Amino acid sequence: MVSPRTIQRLSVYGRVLRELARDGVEAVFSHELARRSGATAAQVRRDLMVIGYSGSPQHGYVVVELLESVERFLDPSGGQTVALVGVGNLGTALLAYFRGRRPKLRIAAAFDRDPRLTGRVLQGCRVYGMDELSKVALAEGIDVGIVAVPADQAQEVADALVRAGVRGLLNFAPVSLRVADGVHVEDIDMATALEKAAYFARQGAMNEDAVT
Amino acid sequence: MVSPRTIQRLSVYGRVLRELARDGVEAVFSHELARRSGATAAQVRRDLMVIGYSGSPQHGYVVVELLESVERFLDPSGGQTVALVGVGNLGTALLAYFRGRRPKLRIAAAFDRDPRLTGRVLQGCRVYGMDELSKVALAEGIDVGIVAVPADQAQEVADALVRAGVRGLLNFAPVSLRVADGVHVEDIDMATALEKAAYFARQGAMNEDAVT
DNA sequence: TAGATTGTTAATCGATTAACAATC
DNA sequence: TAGATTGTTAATCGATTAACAATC
Repeated sequence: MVSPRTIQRLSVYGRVLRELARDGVEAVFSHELARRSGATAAQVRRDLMVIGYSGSPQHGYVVVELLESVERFLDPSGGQTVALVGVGNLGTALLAYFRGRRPKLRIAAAFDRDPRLTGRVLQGCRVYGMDELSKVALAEGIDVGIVAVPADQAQEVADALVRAGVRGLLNFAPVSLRVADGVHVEDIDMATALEKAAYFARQGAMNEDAVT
Repeated sequence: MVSPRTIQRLSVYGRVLRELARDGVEAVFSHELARRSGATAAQVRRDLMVIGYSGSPQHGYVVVELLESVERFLDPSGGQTVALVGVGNLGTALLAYFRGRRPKLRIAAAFDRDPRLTGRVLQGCRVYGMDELSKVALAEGIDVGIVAVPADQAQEVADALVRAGVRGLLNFAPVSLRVADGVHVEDIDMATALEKAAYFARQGAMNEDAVT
């Protein structure tokens, strides 16, 4: 089993490698990939060892080949689809943010309990009522859910998503979700992140990047 | 120096304690605070030891007193103000999200390079042009900045914020920002977080919450 | 070759967990 | 008291860093 931190870094390497490939860069050394990823060269070497990709001391790593290896490791063979629940300010921003970003990991459907939103198409994504969740999740083969509702609705939304077969959650609500074993929750707590930034702003020193 | 993880957990304890206080709960035991915070009871006990607050084996921790201790530790004496740069979909959602949430840590000004936005007031927050950043930052006493611009503008925005005196950044752009020593960067990489959730959704097991 | 970089193991570091006497 | 919980130290765990022979 590969550690969550390695998975996270691999995801970032993927993003950087896509940028390098787009710019026509053929090869990178570990220190350059590290610099652009916010990692260390030693971490890059160890992580790439884990996914079984080899570079050469002379040229480093071949960008397109390494990118292929990273994506083969991280991405599903056939692509994964995501459901967004909560089409408020944040939800709409997320639809715009993720739109077209990764074809193999796209938001296939949005859900909201507000009947004025259901049936509409926002950022190219159709909005359904909460009662359609199971049906649409099955039809679209959804296995990841984004929780973008207020804190007091987050747990019931998470429960509904898990019932609909979702096994990975990206949670923006400031609550600790209780989920069954085997369901992964990735929390993005923006209020806490801001408070951390504020705390360390006062402390001055200690310039460390967050883990997510 | 207190570790970043402890700071993060203290921030979450603060949120939970505010909820408990609102609900009229007088005291909590470490395991209950842990459960609602996504931490362990041992972590709670160690963290509270760090900030120097004591409970009693009979009643646990007195909610309002503990909350006061946590806030005294985390919050600035006089309050801190935040600048938001980038008033697109995400920036607007952030203004709504943080509006009125923490009076002592409020977004005091927003900035955007789009002249159609400058001068407007969104979510109770005035939008300025980028050229006004230094002036407004000084006037408002801003020491934290939120970077909510596209990746290709993030570094220059970060540079401008640091030049304006900011010492803590909350960065939503998927790039590794280079900043001077003493400037803290807190990254929120939503694309990577979603990719992690998707990866672990496939792996099934390993139900761990993210660190932020 | 000479020299920088790689793959890989060992050493270090820090955080979490376990444990337990002290407390009410 | 009896029993659960606290404050605090020691043991465990895992990740990062350092190191270095092998490579091109």
